[in-house]
Amino acid sequence: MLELQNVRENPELVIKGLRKRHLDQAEALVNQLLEADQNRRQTQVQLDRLKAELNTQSKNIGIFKAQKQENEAQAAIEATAALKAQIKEGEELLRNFEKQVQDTLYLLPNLPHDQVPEGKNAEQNLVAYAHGDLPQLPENARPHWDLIRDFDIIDFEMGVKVSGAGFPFYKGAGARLQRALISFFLDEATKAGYLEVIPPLLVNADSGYGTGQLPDKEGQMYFAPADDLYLIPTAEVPITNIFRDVILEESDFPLKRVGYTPCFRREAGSWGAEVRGLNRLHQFDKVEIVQIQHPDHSYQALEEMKTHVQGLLEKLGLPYRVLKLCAGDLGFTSAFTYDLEVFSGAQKRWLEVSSVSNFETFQANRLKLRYRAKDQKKNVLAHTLNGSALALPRIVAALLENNQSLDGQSIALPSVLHAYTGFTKIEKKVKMD
RNA sequence: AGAGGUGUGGCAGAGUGGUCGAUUGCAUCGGUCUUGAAAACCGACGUACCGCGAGGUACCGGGGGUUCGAAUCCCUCCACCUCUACCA
Repeated sequence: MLELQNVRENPELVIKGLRKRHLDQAEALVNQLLEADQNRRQTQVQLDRLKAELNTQSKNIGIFKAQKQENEAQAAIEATAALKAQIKEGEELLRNFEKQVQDTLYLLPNLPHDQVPEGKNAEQNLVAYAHGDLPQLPENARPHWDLIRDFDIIDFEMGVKVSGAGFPFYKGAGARLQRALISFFLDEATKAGYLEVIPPLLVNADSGYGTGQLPDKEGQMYFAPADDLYLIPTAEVPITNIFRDVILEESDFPLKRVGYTPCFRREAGSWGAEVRGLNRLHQFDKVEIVQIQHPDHSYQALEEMKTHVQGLLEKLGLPYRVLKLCAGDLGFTSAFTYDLEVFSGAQKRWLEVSSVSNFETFQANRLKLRYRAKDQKKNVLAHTLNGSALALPRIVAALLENNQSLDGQSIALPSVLHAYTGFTKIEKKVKMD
């Protein structure tokens, strides 16, 4: 959520930022917000005055009563009736204006950082860096959805039977590979100074609002109505919300957390030919890194997080590229995002496996996550960042496709995983179920 | 899940309808004293909104209500504790 004070003081900058995102009604929304804010403040001044008056009266009544001046007390009590009516009216008005402010504020996405490239949509994202040669696979190289069936390591039909489309079973070497990747990612993050946490997988609405999934993406999360809880779409939600309503000391920075969780996404309306196999799932595994940072150091932290993710991809031997998202493709809450994509050789496609973002104060504002600044009177909003390190399914897709042997009998695994899997390649075996 | 209890500022812990945003202790930060430190003493010490300012308003787990006035009374939800039941 944008800082109201900033919108009030720099409306033209805010409009400029929103325009960069190609938000159509940028100016209208900002004006609507400022008007509601103006009304709200005016109403509050009047209301506060009325309340002050009533407080004074009440105190006087107390004093009359203490002095046994019953007649005076009674008269004063009767005199408050009109005041009370006015206050009730004012409160109603104030609530309305507050809601207008709040509702409008919820509609406004974060402002893009100056360095975010111009652009309207995903096609205009900037390739900032590329690493590794694209694999030269023979014409008959198989896409991962065929490989997982041949090697019997991931079973979609079994998942359909038990849950539905997009909820696969991982089996045997496939399950083991999954577990190996999770451990590898967690260990690497721990080495980089992140504290590992295992968070809850269901969160309340306050947490959803805190990190910005609500109200923006209400329909994208699974919801358990009996208990009013949402299944997390990413570990970002529970991990960042640890710091909701927290006031830090400057010496607490940086706070670095890592967590592995399954992620649940309804992905309503986003299914098509592009999303075969592991490319898009309702439930998938992800290791997420989160940092809470001092505003002066958050962009340095963003680079550090991006570099960390690059390191993982390099150790896995996957060709990848780094995209700077253009303003139009930036997520609702983000001020700056790097997407990392790996090349999946048989599909011949780039697959997004990580998104590393700086939210600046956008989440912190909703979270009320602040720190005591030594040189300032007021407490200051911290910056929040997070990144996937990494999301598993597409990594698995790329590993399988890029490392399949020419004879189709095995799939080699990168050496960093051997200690975790206990085997160096996946081989065709006796069918198991 | 049933019965009972509890929920106050960083922590501990008063306050049960009236000048209470809240006594006090500890912690923290300034100062005095000291060669330095400790001790002692003095002072400061929650958050947010509004206001140029003096200052005002709101917040005692969340929400609602009663009242001229609520930390205090009522309703409701939530969390924690104890006992009982159940369970990985």
